[in-house]
Amino acid sequence: MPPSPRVDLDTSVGYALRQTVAALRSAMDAALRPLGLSVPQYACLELLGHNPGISSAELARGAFVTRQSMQTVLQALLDRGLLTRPPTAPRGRALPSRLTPAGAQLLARASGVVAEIEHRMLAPLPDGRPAQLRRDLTACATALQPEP
Amino acid sequence: MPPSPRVDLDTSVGYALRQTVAALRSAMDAALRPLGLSVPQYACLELLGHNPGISSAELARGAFVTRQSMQTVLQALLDRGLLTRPPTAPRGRALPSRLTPAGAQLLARASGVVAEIEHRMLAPLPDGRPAQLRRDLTACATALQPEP
DNA sequence: CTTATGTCAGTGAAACTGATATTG
DNA sequence: CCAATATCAGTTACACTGACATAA
Repeated sequence: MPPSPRVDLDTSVGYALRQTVAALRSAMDAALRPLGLSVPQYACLELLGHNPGISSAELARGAFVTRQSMQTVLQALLDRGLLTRPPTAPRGRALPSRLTPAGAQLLARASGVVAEIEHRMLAPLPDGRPAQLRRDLTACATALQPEP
Repeated sequence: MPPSPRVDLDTSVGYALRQTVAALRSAMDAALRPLGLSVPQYACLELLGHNPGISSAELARGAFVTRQSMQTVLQALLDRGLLTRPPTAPRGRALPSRLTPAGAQLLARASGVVAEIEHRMLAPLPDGRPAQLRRDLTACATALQPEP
C-alpha cells in the first residue's frame, strides 16, 4: 500500500493560491468600497464592458458562479441604473445586458483602481514573469476542468 | 494627464487567479462533500493538524477570515466531535483546539483527496515550476499587504 | 493603558438546490 | 424531445461590523 500523500502547507501551491486571492480580494474590496461596488459587482461590470450584450448565463460562467447568483448581482446593478436589459428577448430567451453611460463611467474608475492594485501585486516579479504566471495559472485551471 | 490604465481580461493575472481558484474550489468541494466537509472546514482541520493547540484567532488568520467567521466553522466541527477545546483557558484567554482521533482520521482522508487534486492541477507544469509558482504567488500576496 | 482573545448579536451579500416556463 | 435561458422560491453556510468582557 503506497503511503497516502498529504498536503504540506509550507509547499502547497493551493495554500499560496488562497493566500494571494485573499490579499487581492481584500485590497480590491477596500478600493472598490468608496465606489459603492462589491467585488462580484465589479466583475460583472468588467465582463459587460468587454462583452456588451451578453446574457446573464454567459455572465455567470465568466464570473464562475451560477446563473442564480449572478441574478442577484445583476439586479442590484440594474436597480442602480448601471446597466439595462430589454424587457423582452430579441431572440431566444437571452436578455442582452448593456452598460449605461453611468455604468461605463463607474467601470472606468473601478477598472483603474483595480489595475493599480494588480500592478502593485506584480511589482516584485521580474520581467516576463507575470505573463508566465498567467499562463501557468490558466494551465492549472484547465487541468482541473472535469472532462464530460 | 496620463491615460488611466484599464484591466485587460485577456492578460490579467487577477482574472487567471480567480479562474484557477474557482476551478480548485469546485474540485475540492466535490471531493470533500462525500466526507461531509466544506472547504472552510477542511482548511480548519488542516491548519489544526499542522499546529495542534492553536487558538481560534490564530486559525482565523491562517484561513484568512475573521475570528467570528472561524467561530462558526469551529463550532460545527466541535459539535461533530472532530476537535476539542478545554472549557477554560490554561493561560490568557486563548482556548487551544486539538483534533480528536476521529478528527485526525477524517483529516487524513481529506488531506489525501486534496493532495490528489493539487497534483492533478500541477501536472501540466514542467519540473520545478510549481515551486516557482508558489514563490511568485507568495511574493504577490506580500506585495499586497497593507503596510501599517 | 494597550493588546489579544473569545463571544454575543445582528446583518447581509452571495452562494446553493429545486422547480417551472419558454424558446430554438 | 432536448438544450439553453430566465426566473421564482427557499435555504444556508459564511463573512462581515459592532460591542463587550477578560486576561496578559
